Amino acid sequence: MSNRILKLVRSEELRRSKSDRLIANYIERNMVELPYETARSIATHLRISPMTVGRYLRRLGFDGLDDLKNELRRGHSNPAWQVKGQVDRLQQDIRDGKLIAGLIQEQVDNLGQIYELTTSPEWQQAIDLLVSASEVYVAAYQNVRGIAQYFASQLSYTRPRVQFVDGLNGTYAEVLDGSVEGRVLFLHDVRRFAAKAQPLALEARRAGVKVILLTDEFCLWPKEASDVALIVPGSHGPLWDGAATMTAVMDLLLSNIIVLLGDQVNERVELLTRLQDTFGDFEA
Amino acid sequence: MSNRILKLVRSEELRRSKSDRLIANYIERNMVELPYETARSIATHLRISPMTVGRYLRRLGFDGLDDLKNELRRGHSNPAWQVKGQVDRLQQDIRDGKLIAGLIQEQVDNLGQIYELTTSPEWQQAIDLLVSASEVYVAAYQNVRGIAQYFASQLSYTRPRVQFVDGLNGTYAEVLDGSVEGRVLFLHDVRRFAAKAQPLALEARRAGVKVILLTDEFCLWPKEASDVALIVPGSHGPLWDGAATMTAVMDLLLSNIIVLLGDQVNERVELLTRLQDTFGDFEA
DNA sequence: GCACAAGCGTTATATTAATAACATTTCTGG
DNA sequence: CCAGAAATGTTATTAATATAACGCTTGTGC
Repeated sequence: MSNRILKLVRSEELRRSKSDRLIANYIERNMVELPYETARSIATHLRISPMTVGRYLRRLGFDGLDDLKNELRRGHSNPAWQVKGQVDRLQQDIRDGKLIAGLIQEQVDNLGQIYELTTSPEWQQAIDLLVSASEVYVAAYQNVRGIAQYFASQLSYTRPRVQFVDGLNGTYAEVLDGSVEGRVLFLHDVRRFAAKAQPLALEARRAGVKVILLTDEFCLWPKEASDVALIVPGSHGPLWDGAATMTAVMDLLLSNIIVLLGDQVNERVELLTRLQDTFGDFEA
Repeated sequence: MSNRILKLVRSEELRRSKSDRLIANYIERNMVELPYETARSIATHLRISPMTVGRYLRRLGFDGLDDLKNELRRGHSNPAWQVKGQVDRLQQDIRDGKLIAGLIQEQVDNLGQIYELTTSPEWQQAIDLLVSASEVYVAAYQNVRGIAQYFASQLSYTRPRVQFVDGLNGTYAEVLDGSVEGRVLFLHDVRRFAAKAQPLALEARRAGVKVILLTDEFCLWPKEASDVALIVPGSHGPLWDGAATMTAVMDLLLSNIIVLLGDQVNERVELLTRLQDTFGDFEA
């Protein structure tokens, strides 16, 4: 069982030194990619020497990384839990008018409409702003708040100075105090619009902050309150909230930014990943 | 994507000679173990020469087995942006406008796979648990945390006693204290798995809490740590790490629950809406 | 603050993998 | 059966990985 490896790696006795913890943590969190790694590649990630990795593995009781891989291989021998997809049956069932299939169809249609959005000038403007901004603030309320947080979290992998703002203190001073040029506010608001959203957007513009608004077709104030409005046509029936569509739009934005920034992103990701590896060992 | 490898290996043009077919078959049937193999090990298995394997791979368009492994790896845990050469190609494609359309197509394919998931027994079990539970706790970490919060927020529209847990105090007492029967923990964890997730799941089960685990196909411990495992395949598509797919799954879960509960949900939604109006965070 | 020990990095070396160049076998059409 | 071609195997070379041996750094007990 690969579980034995996890147990070993987690055992306190074998986490004595700093690099012990680094390596243990790295192994634990990158179990899936381990087969592709070498002692050297792990060492490089963690900015330590391959030798240290080898020594650690030996203390775990393995004769080198290959030996560990062998055990991994046996443990991984039968992944019975893979769900095999067959779109054909999906299409058949949609014709039969089954409920879930219908919902998925709706989702698929929505995703098609996203494509239109990505070809619009607003899309480009949004990308440009997100890339060139000195600071990016992300805001959203109520039920889509979590999704916007996800966006902020992912965006911060691509560029520095990204922050989610919740305005808990009621002032939004961090966004509105005008202390930094070139700020951008990314505001996500849908359906039952939050009362706070429009005022925030207006104030932001007044303070010289560019506003990108990600919303749906029912927003009544996209132009007044934003510099760039991304309006996602979605189905807002009683059953379907369309958050998946919004997430898809965000993923596309991120992909686009990644492509634009290219190697810069790679560097930043490696930096953040190393930080994760470094700080990860305190919580395990 | 690893899908591309399968397509290549199956294409008739590249199955001309006897060893072509041998190797193609071997790769196709041993996809999972491929990361552990070398050109030599494959050759030995098939009683042919390593050279032949190398040549075949080159004709497939790979620069040796390591190159193929790299692509496999990306199919596994793909931050598509980790590979520098690929970024350049992406930049080219996006100028041509091919990329976005292709990405969306891929995403659509993923949604097809979701459908497969909804027909599985695990899906029904998950729905049953979420409906019949006395209390539902939702947990997730790092970048998917926000998404899980969204799920918790939406789920609380369909049924009472839903809570997001962040374990900030380090005990998770609210979930684990055994004070209430029939609790359910909905745990969402993907990609770079959080160190805290598995221990939480194990503890929860020990405390008599049923665990629903929403994860991707690379989770190494779905069975030990959950009563019901919802494994979403291909969630590591070209659009970042596929949060959109996960959100879609959540939306589907919610839809399904709403359908099951019917009028009960309507009542609850009306109640919550009235509360919202009272406290005034929403517009119109 | 000193001496000793444990941990870590560096260099050199053995082992292994992949491939180019050449030799041999197998296949194909007549 | 016999060329010529295609496919495969063999050998030698190159690149890369892992580790042993040694030396430096950091930590620890007195």
